[in-house]
Amino acid sequence: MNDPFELMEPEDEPQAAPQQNAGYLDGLNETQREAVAATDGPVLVLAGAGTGKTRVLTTRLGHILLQGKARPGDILAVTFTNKAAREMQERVGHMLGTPVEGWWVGTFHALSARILRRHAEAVGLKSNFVILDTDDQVRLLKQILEAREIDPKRFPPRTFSAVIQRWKDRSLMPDKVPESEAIEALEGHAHTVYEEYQQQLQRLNAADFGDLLMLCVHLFQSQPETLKYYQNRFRYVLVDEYQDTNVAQYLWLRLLAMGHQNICCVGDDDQSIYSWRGAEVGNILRFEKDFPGAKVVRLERNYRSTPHILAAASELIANNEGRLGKTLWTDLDEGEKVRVHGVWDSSEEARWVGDEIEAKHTRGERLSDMAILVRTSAQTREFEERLITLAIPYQVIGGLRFYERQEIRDAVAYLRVIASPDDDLAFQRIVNLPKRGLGQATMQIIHMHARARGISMIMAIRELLTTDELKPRPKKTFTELMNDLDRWRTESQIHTPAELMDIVLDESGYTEMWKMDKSVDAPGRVDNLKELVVGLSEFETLTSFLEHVSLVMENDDSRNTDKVTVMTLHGAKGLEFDTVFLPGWEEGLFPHQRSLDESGTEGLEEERRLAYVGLTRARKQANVTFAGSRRIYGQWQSSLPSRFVEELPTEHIERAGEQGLSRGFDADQSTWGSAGKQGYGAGFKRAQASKPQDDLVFAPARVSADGLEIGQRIFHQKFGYGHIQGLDGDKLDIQFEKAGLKKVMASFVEKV
DNA sequence: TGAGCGTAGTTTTTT
DNA sequence: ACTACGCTCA
Repeated sequence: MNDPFELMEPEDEPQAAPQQNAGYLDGLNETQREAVAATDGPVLVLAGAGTGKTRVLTTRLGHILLQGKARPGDILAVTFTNKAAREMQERVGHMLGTPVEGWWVGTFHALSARILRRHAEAVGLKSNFVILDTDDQVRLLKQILEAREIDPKRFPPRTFSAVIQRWKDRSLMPDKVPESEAIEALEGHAHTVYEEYQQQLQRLNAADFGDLLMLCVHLFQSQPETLKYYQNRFRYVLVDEYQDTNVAQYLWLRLLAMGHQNICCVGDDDQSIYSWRGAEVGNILRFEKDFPGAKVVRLERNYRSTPHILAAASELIANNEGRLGKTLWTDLDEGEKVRVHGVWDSSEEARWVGDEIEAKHTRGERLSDMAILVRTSAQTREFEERLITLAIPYQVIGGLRFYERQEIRDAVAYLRVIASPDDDLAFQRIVNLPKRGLGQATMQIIHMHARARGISMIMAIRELLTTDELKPRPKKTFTELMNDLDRWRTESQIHTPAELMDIVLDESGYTEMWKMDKSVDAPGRVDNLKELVVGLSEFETLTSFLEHVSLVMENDDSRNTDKVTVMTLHGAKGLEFDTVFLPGWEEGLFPHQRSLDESGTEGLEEERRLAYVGLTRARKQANVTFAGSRRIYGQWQSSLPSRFVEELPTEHIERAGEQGLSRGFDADQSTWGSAGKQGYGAGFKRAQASKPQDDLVFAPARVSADGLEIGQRIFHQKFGYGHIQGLDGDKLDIQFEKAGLKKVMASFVEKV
């Protein structure tokens, strides 16, 4: 590419005349309208929880277009997640009645990748560079550590990954890392490894997620002409969730927006919960300094939560210092107070929450309007078990995503090697998968040769195949593998990516490997591979798919059925539910001990913001619970109610279920008093004694009545046909024909 | 190459 | 308590 600008899409034709009747402004309140109308010059929109932020964003973009202030191609809209980007695209399209095309909307990473591909040479890459994910990064680091004989026990690869990422979050290239940090971090190893890591990335023609931002900033700083082009191009810049930006993203934005200065950042300092991954609340605080004369608009009218919930959340967050400060208010009717409920232990907590959900559901409330928001993902298990027992459908959000699963990454690695034979990381992943009998010794020879000649491993193998350095056995294996790869590469020219994947999975023996595997999750993996092939059919080229995999990994597991959502508080940001359950409000768990230990007051304040996020997810009812004892790292430990419980204003809370255990809870001091000891004992007995009874009461008794018996053939929505192997209350062990042995709820199967 | 054993680490997560 | 990983030995 001689002239990188050549590839730019053509400018749009001049737009329609400004619209006189801006009817789309009608539904907005005054401040919202202000945020929409202030199109020119820097604007900071402080949008409290539930104040119609998304609406403002959408309307503002639509307004700029409808008023003819800019063409789509002049607009840059940045988000953190692909989901947010997609929603923005959709909503603006909906508002205008026609899909908006040609504007730059996407995540920081996707937009950076797009820019970098056009100017790759300027940062030492080729335009077809590979984007590495966390897994690849760690593998590469591991190799570097091995070569440098750094003890992985004392200095684990993950630690290096974390340190390097934090440097990249601050846009610090190896030579820019402050002297003191370079000397101190991991006893100096971090910096030297960082240097080599960057060299290796360049050699591999690869960039990790952090590089996308950092190299983009570097590009802008080192090529003023390029920067100028983009500055001119983007007349309007818009950023969502601004409080989550890290330094690199901040620099990126500032550089791009310095041209026209029409930058609008939308965020809420009270919802900043990602400092641990490099986000700087400071960015929001210094906005006015960097953009003098910036207009600041505060969205304070809340349309989501009832006054009690809002008051409780507001008073809680008021305990934080260094806020920009907002006063949320609402017009809604009073509604319920925040319910606070103390229980004996986590299992009683799960039972209480489950029963509440069941009762609401029976009253006709939808499960999809309820959520259990936990502090740590380990907490989800107990709730899952309880919901299964009660036969309440639920979904757990989070955990491994589709493209992060081992079998999917392996399959994708095959495609990567086919698309770019130089992709050593991908090649190493699949070279002996399925097992081809290639040992460490053989691979060592390949490594040495590749390193010595400065070529890729595949090239090294090809060279070595012409010599006698390899033993006959591996030589034969490699010859076959090279033939396979060559053949697949040829086939990739004539087949769609889906067809190619099908061929490769079959001919490589990879699918066969999992079919032969007798572990419990093997059948699921085979299914995932099938699903991958189906997913691939949406893509026309291998390259477009691979870009998708590296940047747009997501869970599309959202079935439209009515389910309770179980997720972490972090995952809940930006969502809302009628009813929210907030379990585990105990010292040590929430605020999390680790947060307090590692970040002190700052950590505590971030935990408090998390509590604020949790409460403000609720439209009608928020239920806070805390347990007197809980198992932590396998040990039963007694716990005190969270200080956040005390911080909730008494006039806006109500103690739910005052009987039993709550007796031990001192309502005034919000602590477990010494008198509680007795309460514990009584409660413990009660909890233990009621357990089996509960199961009898709540477990649907229809199992045997339905005539389900061992051997019965059934159909399951997700797993297909199978036979009942065992009965366990309302849980069935089913040998599925396709998916293998699984435990499922009786209510989810049909007789056939 | 794979089973078996011991040890260390268990907050939050996107791209 | 549980797991995941890395190491050893057959």
